[in-house]
Order: sequence, then structure tokens, then C-alpha cells
Amino acid sequence: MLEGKYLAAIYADPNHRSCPIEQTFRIVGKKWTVLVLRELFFGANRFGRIKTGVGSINPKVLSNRLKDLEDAGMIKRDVTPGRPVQIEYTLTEKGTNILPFLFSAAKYSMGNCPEVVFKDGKSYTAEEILRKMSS
Amino acid sequence: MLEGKYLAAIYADPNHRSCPIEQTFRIVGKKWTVLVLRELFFGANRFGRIKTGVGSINPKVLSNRLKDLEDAGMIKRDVTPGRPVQIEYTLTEKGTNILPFLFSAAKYSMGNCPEVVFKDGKSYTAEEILRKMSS
DNA sequence: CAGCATCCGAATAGATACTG
DNA sequence: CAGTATCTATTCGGATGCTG
Repeated sequence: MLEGKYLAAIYADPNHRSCPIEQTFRIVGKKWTVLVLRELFFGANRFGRIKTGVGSINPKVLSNRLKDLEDAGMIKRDVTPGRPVQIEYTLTEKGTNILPFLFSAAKYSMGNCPEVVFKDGKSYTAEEILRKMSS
Repeated sequence: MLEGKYLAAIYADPNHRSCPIEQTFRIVGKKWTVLVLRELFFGANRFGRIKTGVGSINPKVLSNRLKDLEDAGMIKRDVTPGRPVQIEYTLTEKGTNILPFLFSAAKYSMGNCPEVVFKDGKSYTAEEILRKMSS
């Protein structure tokens, strides 16, 4: 387990200020947030599309999450004047950079909770998943 | 962004049952959970050590989180009889497997929120971080 | 369509004190 | 040491209805 060694080293570094794991979860750890990001990666950039994509999220909550993400600099909200005005949400670079983290989350449950994630209930390693998807 | 393509493919797969990102966050997305796991990776395996390591967590909350993790099969609780009885928490394989995910979380904020994570406020890529730590 | 306003309820977390 | 027991405080999310 290579990462364990490096994880410990992070905190031993004199340049270390605060826990980077904690920081990431401060930004994307709230309920619904990662699902909103997932939808943005899927290409949904309108309020309604995000809403239906996420599922049963309440409009108030979605509105709050979008504000959170905008405040965090992960998405941009663009208004195109007209009737009606058109609002579009797009990922910034900081937002786009979260993708490997989301992918890592997906990999974990695909390998370790296959019974809830896959119909066949079989677990797949990252390599198998990637190979499977390329075909 | 390689992962984006694969992320979309996951949901298109006819073998797909439920969102793997959502599933991972169901397990480790609650407040404090990842910090408890972090402490376990650091070698803390007693209630008290985990508690002080995590910081200001309430014993009731820590107790709940440990139960959550045990129910999820990520940790094991071992009791050694004696006076007083000794309780030890250890990561199972399923628990150990979460490390790349935690590492991925750390990488994100080290690269994208350096001002809160590092004293020098500079961002580091994964490669720089790894190189820096090896030296 | 893209939200906001209001009200309500549930779920959590925090504080504190206590126990085998 | 490793929790449990209360009690309180607060946050958060859900439901519903409304608006430019």
C-alpha cells in the first residue's frame, strides 16, 4: 500500500498547515454535492437538467449546493439575457479537477460493494472496469 | 480528462445497478468518518488515541462512527479480556482499500486549495508531492 | 424555466456528567 | 480506559406554493 506511506509524510511535512483530506470534504462532503458534480460532468448545465439527473433533490437544496460550488470556485454561473433569461452552469478548472476524486470514489464501491453497484454482484478491479468499458 | 469518458460508461453499462459514487459516500460521507479512517491508517487503534487524533470529536459521535464502520465491514473491534479489558480497532481489507480514495481527496486539495493546506500557499501536483516526500 | 419563501420535521452533533 | 446517558441546540433537508 504505497499511499499509506505518503499520507503519513504529508502531515510530517513542516510545510503542512491543515489536513488536506478534511479540506476536500469541507468542499464536496455535503449531501448531494458530488451528485451535482456528477451531472455537470455528464453535460447537464441547466438547473432543471441537473435536478432531474440528481433525482429527488429539492430545488432549494440544489440552489444552495450550486451556490456552495460557485463560492468554492468550482463552477461558473452564466446568464444569457432574453426571454426567458438563460442560466448555464459550467465547471471551472478547479471543478474539473475533482473528476479523479469522483472516479476514485466510484472505483472503491465497484471493487468493494459490488452487490449494491452491479446487477451481477461481482466486483471488478479498476483494470477490469477500464477494459470492460473500452470494449 | 480520461476518467470522464469512463465515468459516463459506467452508467451506460447494462450491468449497472446504482451509482457507485453515491454508494461510497453513503459509507464514508458522514461527518468525521474520513478523519477516523485517517487515524486508523496512522496506526491509532484505541478509542482514546483516535479521539485525540481526530480532534474535537464528541465520544458519542466517535462511538457511532466506529459502529458505522464496523457495520460496513471496514473495521474490526477486538476485545482482549483483562483488567481493564482492552479494545482494539483494526482496518479490515475492505477498510484498507479505502486508502487510495483518501489519498485522492488529499491530492485534490493540495493541488487546488493550497492556501489552506500548505503554509507556503503553493500548490503541488501529485508528482511533486510524491517526489517531495520521498526525499 | 429557474428558482425563492415559508414552514416544518428529522436527523445530528455538542455539552456535560457519569459508569464498569 | 472506553465508552453510555441525557439533554439541548442547531443544522439541514423535505414539502409545498409562488413568481418574473
